Amino acid sequence: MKRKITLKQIAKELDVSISTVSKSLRDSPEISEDTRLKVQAFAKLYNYKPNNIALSLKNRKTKTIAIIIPEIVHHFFATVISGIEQVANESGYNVIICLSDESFDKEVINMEMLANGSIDGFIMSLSKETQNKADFHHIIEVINQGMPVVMFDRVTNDILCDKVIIDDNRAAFDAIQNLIDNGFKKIALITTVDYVSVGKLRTEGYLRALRTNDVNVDENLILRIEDIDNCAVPIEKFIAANKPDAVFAVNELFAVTAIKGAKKIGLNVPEDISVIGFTDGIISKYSSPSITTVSQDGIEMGGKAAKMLIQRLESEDEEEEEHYRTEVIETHLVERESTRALKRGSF
Amino acid sequence: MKRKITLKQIAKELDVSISTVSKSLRDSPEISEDTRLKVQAFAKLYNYKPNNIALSLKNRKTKTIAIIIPEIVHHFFATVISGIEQVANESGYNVIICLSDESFDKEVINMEMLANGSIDGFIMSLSKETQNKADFHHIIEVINQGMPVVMFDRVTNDILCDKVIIDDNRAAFDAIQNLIDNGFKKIALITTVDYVSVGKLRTEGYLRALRTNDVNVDENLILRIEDIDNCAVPIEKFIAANKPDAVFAVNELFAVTAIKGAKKIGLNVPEDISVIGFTDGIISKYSSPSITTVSQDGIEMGGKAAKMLIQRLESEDEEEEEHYRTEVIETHLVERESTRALKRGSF
DNA sequence: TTTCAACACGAAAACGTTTGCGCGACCCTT
DNA sequence: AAGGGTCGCGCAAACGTTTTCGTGTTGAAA
Repeated sequence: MKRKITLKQIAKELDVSISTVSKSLRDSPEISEDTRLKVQAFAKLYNYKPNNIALSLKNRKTKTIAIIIPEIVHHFFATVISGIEQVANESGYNVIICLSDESFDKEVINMEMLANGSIDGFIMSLSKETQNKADFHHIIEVINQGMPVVMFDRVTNDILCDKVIIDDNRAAFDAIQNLIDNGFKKIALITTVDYVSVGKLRTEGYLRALRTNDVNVDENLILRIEDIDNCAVPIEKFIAANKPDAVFAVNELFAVTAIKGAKKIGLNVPEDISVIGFTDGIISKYSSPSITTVSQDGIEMGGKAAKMLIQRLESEDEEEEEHYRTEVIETHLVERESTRALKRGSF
Repeated sequence: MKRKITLKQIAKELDVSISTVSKSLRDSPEISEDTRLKVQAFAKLYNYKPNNIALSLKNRKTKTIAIIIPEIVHHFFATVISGIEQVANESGYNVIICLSDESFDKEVINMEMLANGSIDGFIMSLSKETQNKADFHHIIEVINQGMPVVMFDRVTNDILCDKVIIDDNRAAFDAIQNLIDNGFKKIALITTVDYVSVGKLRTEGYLRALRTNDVNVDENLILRIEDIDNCAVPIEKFIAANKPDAVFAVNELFAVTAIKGAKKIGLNVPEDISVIGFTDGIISKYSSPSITTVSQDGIEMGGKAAKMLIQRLESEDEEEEEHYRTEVIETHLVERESTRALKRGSF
């Protein structure tokens, strides 16, 4: 129950001043070797470690960065965190995590709470509600206070800051192009409602690929899921009604649910129907059949985001460059068992 | 680029003292209504928020708790975090997350770094390496400094602190008992090496169930996986060699891999072989067939852990009770498609 | 012996709060 | 008019650091 020892206590114990203790521990040449060694020995004995809070207050730096994400029980976000944590730790930064639970209010509250000195910068992905409301005042506020923000995955053009994204539109385009090249004609799309930015972009990529190849867009072949938790029934009905020969799903969950639905109505994957998903996570890997998917490397994404943030934090003082960058992470198609006759893709 | 405004700046601007500003904002009766309202208006205008770091230093409390877990790209740990975060936020606490990557050194470094004032308490699950070395000095150190620690899931008896666990032994016992009750004779076990505490306990439960039912323990029917990343081949060989009629796997990954392996050698699940897993995560739910599994509620576990920690933090000053508790979270069997003829369990 | 540098250390400010206490001004009572 | 009480506010300490600037002592040079 002994509290951690402080400079003051050491000073008192050794009958010197606080500054002498501090200088001794930092190997200042001002202090005689005698005193220095004595102090260092004593400090070591009592396992002295400087108090981080006091340091933060003095330096106006906390060496902590905050991550705000919609949810954590989600393989992709978990990998991003892992990537961030890794490079942050290498640079001596801690990572604090807040979940917005897809709620605008929680996002705002968390940001305001942390912005008051607790952290040096944010890495975030927007909640659905925030994207829907398109209200970003809390983020703008923070940026105006001089706190750097890096956005990833679910970003918005309405905010000027560093971003790291994948080219969702292109990734979807390439996936569809690949299906077309392999002779699939009736390619269905299972996507989210449009205010989820990544869903929208992937949908656009799908549409663009069809148009580019002069394939008619059949609205019946597009299913937009609102309630992600109850998607099994609509997906099954959708497949039964339209009998597509290929399905492109904008996430893992839709993909695996499509496969289950297809099986249920007697269709074999990939013999009768091919399925491509998005996000190479646990599900795609361990599903039977395993799922061909557009892979987005969360570790890399998180790592890049952290690098950008830390770079801005450390350079901030010297160069006051307001030049924001947007990094695009490469995606690639991971071919597994859920697609038939898929030739090597071009990406 | 304007920094956040401070009491001092407000004071200067309004030509009063810092204390007057502080007291006004805290609605102190010492201050006249005139001044009070004036200050409050000004503060609101400039969006004043007290600096958390300064408060932490003054109060010697950070209102932040740290979670240290082996990895985050793991559904169970992710759910635990989610549970912790939820109740922590309700009580106004932030959550800081560190990953040990199953490494003893990283665990030590993270704890030491955070123990210097950055946080108020720990919630942690031991890394494999730490369990293997059985070196807990870093944790003991922290506890001796009066910082509360709550351990969950992977715990150790060598440390006195609050804990929240599931009764792994009993959960495994019940699962096996259930298989036995349903007529399975040749029940295989796929487990981890013994120094992983939960693996060990689940193995013991398996053994106990067999012995209790006078079933001979056949060491050939027990597979201990060391390298979790390359378990597919050994598991497939194991099943091919022993042809069990049921498999109990101590985690999701082993379970799904067993199913894939069984399929590969021409066995149908559950017709030819039944599989029960442990941990009700994404994989079990979306695998085909979906996997019958012992469910451990990570959200509840995290929530309980956070409650215990916060309670200790808030009561610490008054009652100095050194009475540590160990909470046991109930498990139950989630029956899905990977088991045949399984009667309703008794738990 | 005086003067001056070098040396070794301490005092104090600063980071941004909160809070106990002191103090001046005013008003009311006798 | 003098005393006492209340009101409104400021001073200063405290949390634990780091760092600048001063200061006293010593030794050597003049």
